[in-house]
Amino acid sequence: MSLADANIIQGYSIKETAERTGIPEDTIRYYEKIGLLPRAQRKGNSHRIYSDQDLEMMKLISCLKKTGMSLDDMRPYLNLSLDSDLSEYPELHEMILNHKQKILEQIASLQQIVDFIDTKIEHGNLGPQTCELTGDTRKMPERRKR
Amino acid sequence: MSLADANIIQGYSIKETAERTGIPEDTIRYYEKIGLLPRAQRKGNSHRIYSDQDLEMMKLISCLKKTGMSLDDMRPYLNLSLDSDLSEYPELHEMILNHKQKILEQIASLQQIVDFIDTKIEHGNLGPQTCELTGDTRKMPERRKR
DNA sequence: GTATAACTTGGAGTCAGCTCCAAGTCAATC
DNA sequence: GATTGACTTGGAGCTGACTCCAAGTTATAC
Repeated sequence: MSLADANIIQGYSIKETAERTGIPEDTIRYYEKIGLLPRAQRKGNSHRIYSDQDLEMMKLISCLKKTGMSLDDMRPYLNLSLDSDLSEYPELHEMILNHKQKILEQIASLQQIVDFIDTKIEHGNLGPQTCELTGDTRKMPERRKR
Repeated sequence: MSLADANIIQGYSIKETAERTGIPEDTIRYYEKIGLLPRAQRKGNSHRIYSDQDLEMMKLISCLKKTGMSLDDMRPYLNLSLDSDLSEYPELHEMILNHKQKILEQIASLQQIVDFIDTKIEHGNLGPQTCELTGDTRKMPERRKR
């Protein structure tokens, strides 16, 4: 039996999951600890095992992190990706439209920086009011080193 | 003499600067403390006074923060906005083009989230591989509460 | 001359999000 | 049955970016 077959049957170890998602083992455990991920299935009542669906969820977390969402704020999105019917939760629906709006503003903000850089490169002088955004400054992702 | 005239002549107090830039007083002092802002001019060797140029610099900081840049990473940009001739520093020039590239990737990433949200709203199912980005996950802004 | 207000400083505390560690379990190999 | 390796847990420590505080100064208002 190949490794791939084994994975389909028994799932991925935390190490393999870390490799496949790019999320460190410690961080995966941390996400479980804070309840961002559901308690993982266990093998012999100790080692965690993950399914492809679990990996997709982790990839979604990485993805939402890139948009600057806090771990707390992404909880509803993660539920969403499981019990799929959005229209049943109008409150959630609105939250998401709201976040979409914020992302669009972020995009606009980023675009202004790109413009600023381009102007700077072409000319050499910076006009004032480079970036005036309607939204707040909150809700953006953090940086990681290493 | 009006307040506006007084500002032109003697500059803005830290309080006024905070109001005009939206950056809290403590944070302005913090930026000076870590050397992100140059040591402010003093009045009677104590109170800080700021010029319009100083305010522009602070607005640029806010703006760059929105793009997810760390305070450390924005130092070269801040120098850039002062001693304007970019072409004299090829190293810096490259750094900036580099960052521009990252911002474009961020924009792409955010756009994918928007697409994901739209798809989610229309259909209700999420196809896998929602967001695969070439760049790293680092270099994004932090969130603030309150 | 005293109270008030706006500032100054240095340093401590906070928060999110990890990241690391020590001590322990458990299965497989030598 | 001892060693090895991959895991487990709880909890401590770390980093960036603030945010708050206490103690002191200085100018103006009463």
